Amino acid sequence: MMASSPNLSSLVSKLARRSPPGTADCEKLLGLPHRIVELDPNKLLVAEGDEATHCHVVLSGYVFCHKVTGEGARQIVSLHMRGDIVNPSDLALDVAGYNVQTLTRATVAYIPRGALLDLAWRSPAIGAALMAEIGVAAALLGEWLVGVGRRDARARICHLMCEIAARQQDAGICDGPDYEWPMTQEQIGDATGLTSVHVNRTLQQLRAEGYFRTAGRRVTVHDWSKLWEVGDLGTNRLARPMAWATRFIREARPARSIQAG
Amino acid sequence: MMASSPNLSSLVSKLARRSPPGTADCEKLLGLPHRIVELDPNKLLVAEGDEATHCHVVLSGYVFCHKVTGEGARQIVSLHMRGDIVNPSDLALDVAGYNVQTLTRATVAYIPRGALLDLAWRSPAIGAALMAEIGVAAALLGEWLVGVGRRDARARICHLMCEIAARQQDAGICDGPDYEWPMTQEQIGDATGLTSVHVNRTLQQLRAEGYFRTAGRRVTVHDWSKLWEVGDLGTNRLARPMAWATRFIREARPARSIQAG
DNA sequence: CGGTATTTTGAGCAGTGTCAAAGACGGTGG
DNA sequence: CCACCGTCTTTGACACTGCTCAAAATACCG
Repeated sequence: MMASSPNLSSLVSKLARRSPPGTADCEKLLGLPHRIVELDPNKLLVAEGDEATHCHVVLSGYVFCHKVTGEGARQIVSLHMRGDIVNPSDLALDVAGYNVQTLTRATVAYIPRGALLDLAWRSPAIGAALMAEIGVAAALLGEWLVGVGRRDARARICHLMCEIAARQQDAGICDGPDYEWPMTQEQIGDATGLTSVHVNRTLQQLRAEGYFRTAGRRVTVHDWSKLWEVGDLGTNRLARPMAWATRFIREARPARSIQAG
Repeated sequence: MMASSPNLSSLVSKLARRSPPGTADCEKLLGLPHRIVELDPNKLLVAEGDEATHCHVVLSGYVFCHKVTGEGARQIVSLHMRGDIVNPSDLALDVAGYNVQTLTRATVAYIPRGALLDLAWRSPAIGAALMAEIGVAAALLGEWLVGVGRRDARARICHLMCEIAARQQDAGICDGPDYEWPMTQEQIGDATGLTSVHVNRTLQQLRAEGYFRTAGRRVTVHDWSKLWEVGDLGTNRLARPMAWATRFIREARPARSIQAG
C-alpha cells in the first residue's frame, strides 16, 4: 500500500542504513524542497545531455538509466527502486550522462540538485551517507560490467535476478522467495547485453532446470543457493560492504530449506 | 622526466580542472599526509575485500582495477593515470571492491582515506571537485558497460584507444597523434571483454585499414575522426561535461588534417 | 472483444572463443 | 655485441554461443 501522503521518508531510511544520521539530519532531509510526481510506465524523465537541475528519488515503482549507441542498440546501466537516488554518482555533474526512464508506473521526488548537495556539505553524516550511496551504486555498476564482459548468458541473468531480489529485500519491498521482476525480456536483454530472443531461451532453460518459476512479472525462486551460484554471486560479493548482501544470505537459507525440505 | 621530488601537485591540478580551488585549498591538498611509493609493473596494491585504509593517487605510470569471476576470467573495470584518484567512487566504502594493480612501473601516493574525506567536508571547493571526479569516473565506467554490452570488437577497441588518448591529453601526458598505450593485448582483452586472440586479429584489421600504426607500446593515429567514429564516441560524448572530450576534438582536427593533407 | 505488446519458435549465420604452436620482441648477463 | 629466455604477438583450424529475421502463439488492456 502506498503511503497516504508520499514524502522523502524512504530516502531517509535508505541513507540511514549506510550511516545513521541524527534526528536533526532526518528533519533536514525531510525538509528538502521537492516536488512529487506520479509517472506512467516508459516515461522519459531525463535525456542524455540534458542540463541536470534536479536529482530524482524513487518513492515507488521502478526507474532505469540507459544509453543508446550510434547503431541504435540500447544498454541499461542501472535500475532503481524505492528509496534510491537515481544515479547518485552523477550528483555533481551538470549534464545528464544517461537517459532516465520509468520501467513501471512510479512515484518520483524531484529535488533541486543544489539543495541536496548543500545539505551534504553542511551535515557530515548526510554527506557520508550520500558518499556511501554513491559507492554502492558504483560497485553495482562495476559488477554489471564484469558480468557483461566475462560471464555467459545464464550467469548474467541469474545475477540480475539475485541482485533485484536482494535489493528489494533491502528496500523492504519483498520478503521471501516470491518477488517482482518488473522487466520485459527485451529490457532484461538490454540490461544484460543480450538479445531478447536469447534471454527467452535462456530463461526457458533455467526454468526447466527448476531454479524458479515465473508468472506474469513475478518470480518464485525454488533454489536460491543454486541461483546464487550460477549467477556467480560467490565469495567476492559476501565480502562487500553491502548490508543487503549478507542480509540476503540470511534470508536465502531458510527459503531454500523450506523448498528443499 | 620525473619530478625531482614527487608530490601531490598532479592531484591538485586535476581537481583544479573540475572546480578551481582557492590557493588555501591547494595548500591543504598538498599538505595532506601521504606516503609516496615507487612500484614495479604488475604489482598488486589492493586486493578485493581488503579493508580500505588509504586512497591512492597516481603520480606517474598507470594503474588499473579489475575483478575475477568464479570461472577465473578477469575483467578490467578502470584505468588510471597521472593525477587520478584510483577508484574515487569507493572513497566512502570500508572494503575494497576491486583488485588494484600497477600496469606499468608507477609512482603512487597513499593518502589516509579519512584525511582526504575530512578535507572534503571542510572545504566545499575540494568536496565539489572530488564529487566531480567521482562523477566523471562513474561516467567512464558506464561508457565501458555500454561498449562491452552493445558494441562489437572494433568499436570497443577504437573507443578504448580514443579514451586513453583523450585522458592522456587531459593529464598533460601526451600531445599530438602519437601516444602511449601501455597495455598488452591480453590486458586490452580483459578491459574490453574480448579474448587476446580476437584483440590481435581486430587490431591487425584496423591497422590494415589505415587507422593507426603501433610500435611497441606506442600508437600513432592516422585518422582521429575515423577512429572516433568507429569507436562510437559520437554525438553523445560531445555533450558531456568532460573537459577532455571537447579539448580532444580541438586537438584531433589538426592532427587529422596534417595526416590527410 | 479487438488491438497491441510480449513471449515463443525455427532455421541459419556471424562474431568470438578455444586450443595449440610458431614467431617476434625486449631485456639480461656474459 | 651476442646468445638466451621469458613475455608478447601472430597464425591456423574449428567449435560454439549468441545474433538475425520472421512468423506464430499468447497475454494484457481498455
